[in-house]
Amino acid sequence: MTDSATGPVRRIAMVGFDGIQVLDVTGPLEVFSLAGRLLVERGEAARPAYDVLLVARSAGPLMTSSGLVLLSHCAFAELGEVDTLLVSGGVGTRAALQDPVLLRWLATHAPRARRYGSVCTGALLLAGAGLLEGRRVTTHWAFMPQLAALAPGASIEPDAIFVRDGRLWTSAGVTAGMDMALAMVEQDWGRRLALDVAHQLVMYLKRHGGHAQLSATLAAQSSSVEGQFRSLVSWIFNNLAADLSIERLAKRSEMSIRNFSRRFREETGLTPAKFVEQARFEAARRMLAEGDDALASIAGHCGFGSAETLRRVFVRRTGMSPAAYRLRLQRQQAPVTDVAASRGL
DNA sequence: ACATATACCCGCCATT
DNA sequence: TCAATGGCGGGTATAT
Repeated sequence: MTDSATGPVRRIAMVGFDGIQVLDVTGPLEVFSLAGRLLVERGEAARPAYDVLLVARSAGPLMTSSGLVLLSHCAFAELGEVDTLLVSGGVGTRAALQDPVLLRWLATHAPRARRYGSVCTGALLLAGAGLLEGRRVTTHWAFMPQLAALAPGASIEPDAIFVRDGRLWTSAGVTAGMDMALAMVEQDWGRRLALDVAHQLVMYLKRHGGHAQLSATLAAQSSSVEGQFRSLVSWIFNNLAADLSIERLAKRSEMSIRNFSRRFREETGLTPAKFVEQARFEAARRMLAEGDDALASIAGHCGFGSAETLRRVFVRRTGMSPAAYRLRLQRQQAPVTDVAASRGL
């Protein structure tokens, strides 16, 4: 396959099964098909650059989780060569994980595509097919534990919208699949086209890979926190610069340190210190992205002891320094990159 | 960059 | 007896 501007029509195949989530399928496919049509409209291509199709165990109807029925174009065996193979997610992944035919087919055919990957919980199937060992991946935040269990050797990026690791792409929740598809379009045709597609679909281009599932994670986690810790959690968010040591938090909650730590972890899924670090990191990331405050000032504002500790946390969680992160956000021409690329900095 | 100090976390067991 | 809580110790991670 070539990457020339007059390149071939690329086949994008989405793998489906009963119980798939409609948006996982249609979101990314819309991005590709719209990109293809735009190229034709601009006269840059004679025919749409992408050929999208849905593939399943057999050609025919697939029941989606919402009750809508989608028709798959063909069965696995009938699928010829594809450029990009994506696996969608949905409640049906649980059952699909028990389908040896599907898993075997994925294991042998996915790696043959130039690009392959998953949307949302589709990652569980890639894991089931043994394709994620040793790779950097992501999935819907609520299914990260399951993914970790299915692919113990995989390195899960908890705060990425999508992750690209070589030819393997994985994306977080439903709409993240569209962001990922957009990044693929950008890879194929450049940023101009990706921007146009985003514009047409009224998407915000520039939620790039290593950005922001985290706030959703935290928000979801904290909104599910009931009673006891609810007010503590919101207090934490509003007082990031305060002393948020376990000792203080425990005192504030009128509990012993031991018990506080135990209960907090049970309720929120994170240890107190991790929670605090995540909240502070998230705030710092926002300040970096949206303002031009000095690093030391951001650090102070978010409760990091110094610019140095802020930097440490940033490197640990994103693979890049705060300065590099800001720089990348500010370059308007920055490509839709992923964590892998940024790690190379 | 290294060393030392501190904070955190969690298993274990006593106490309530 | 059981479930929730509190305290201790020490291995590990992080800060300075």
